[in-house]
Amino acid sequence: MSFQLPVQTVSRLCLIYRVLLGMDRETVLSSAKLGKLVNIPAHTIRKDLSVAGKVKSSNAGYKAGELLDFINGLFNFGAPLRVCVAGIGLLGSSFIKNPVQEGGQFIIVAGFDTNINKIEVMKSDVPLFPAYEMADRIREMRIDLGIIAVPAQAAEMTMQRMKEGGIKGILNFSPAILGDKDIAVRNVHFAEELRFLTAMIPDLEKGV
Amino acid sequence: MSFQLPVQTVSRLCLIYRVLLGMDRETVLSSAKLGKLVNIPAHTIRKDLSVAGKVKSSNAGYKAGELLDFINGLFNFGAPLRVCVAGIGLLGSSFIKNPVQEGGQFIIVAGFDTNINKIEVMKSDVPLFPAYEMADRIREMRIDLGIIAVPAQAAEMTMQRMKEGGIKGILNFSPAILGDKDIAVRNVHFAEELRFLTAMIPDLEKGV
DNA sequence: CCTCGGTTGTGAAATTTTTCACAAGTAATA
DNA sequence: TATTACTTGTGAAAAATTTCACAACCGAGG
Repeated sequence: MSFQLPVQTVSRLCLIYRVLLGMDRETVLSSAKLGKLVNIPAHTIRKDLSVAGKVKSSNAGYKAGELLDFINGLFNFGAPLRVCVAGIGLLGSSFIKNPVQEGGQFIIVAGFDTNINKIEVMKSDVPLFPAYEMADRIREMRIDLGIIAVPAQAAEMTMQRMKEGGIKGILNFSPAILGDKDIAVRNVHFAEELRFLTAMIPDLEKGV
Repeated sequence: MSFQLPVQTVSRLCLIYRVLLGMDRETVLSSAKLGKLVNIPAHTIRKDLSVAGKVKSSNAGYKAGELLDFINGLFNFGAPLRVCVAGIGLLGSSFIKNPVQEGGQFIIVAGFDTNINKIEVMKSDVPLFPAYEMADRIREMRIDLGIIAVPAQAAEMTMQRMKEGGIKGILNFSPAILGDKDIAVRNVHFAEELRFLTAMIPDLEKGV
């Protein structure tokens, strides 16, 4: 369960989980084949699985389905989670309009925005609410996770509202850097991904 | 320069760079204050700066502007880079419509899509081209970086086209996992960020 | 039943990364 | 100039993570 697996191991297992989702359960994969698919050395994969527990295998490798169930059991990925989105801009509405298809693991159940007009005008299957109702709605709808897609200056307050509603984890796409000791927060920033990328390219000659 | 700084250090320096960008150059920051802003322990920041080189400081800390210049010099973040976007869906067009404002570091100069209709209908300041022209356009426009926002099945081919055009780095938002030995590739997957988040929450009780 | 060609699982070594502790520096103030 | 109250920078210790190497396992085919 959660006897503190190394963070990197968790991250790799998530990656593996993803490719397994899109694969026939009967497929048999060696650690080497799997490694090619996710760009991870075979021995690292074996070590990860070894540290995480005991997974069934044969002399040909692992069955996709069994591996999937194993990771599933580890993190309980099977159970669906309720997710809300704060900020109905271009990015926020992209989550609402094309909900993530990950074996139904995540269900977007509500959207919030300070702009009442937007809420009324936008048509969506997902119910939309004004931002000030956030804490209450999160509580009454028993929402587990929040996606923040608001401008930087509103990010901190949005997080507070989500916390107040009792949310367990936040994925923050705003430019603000959020963090909290009580709940899990993950910051994702596009420009920064680009920047990190360029920092990793050794001989990038920059033109105009 | 690029005498292989630890990956994590690079990542943290990018984060620091981000907060510095939105700050008065004259602000003086101690490693502790800076640490609070980015959720990194003070000693880690000092160590990072120390392995990266020699940055000016006083008994009160670092001047934002000088720190910025230092990181800048390290990775040459000052020079603008030309970026293109493949796939003009909801996500792709969000890059084209609200270009990242990061001190003009990234300039979106072209968009590509297989759907010719979309290209003709959509109005945008950024020129849009059919996907099959990708390699040629990238070459002639001297584009440095590519953002992939196409469906999974088109991702691999898109990467090949970008490589063919001579691109240096790719930020991949498609569900496919891309990797290449010649160019830098970074995969970003929203559902997976959510999944990782939940995996890190120890006592997440999952309801319906 | 033995061997061959493949695989996993894992202790131990190697490496990387973080943390710690503290000498040394600096400005301000008396 | 001496003192105080901050700071940085960094070698060395500690911890975390990855890599390695190889015993053990498995199934198929003589």
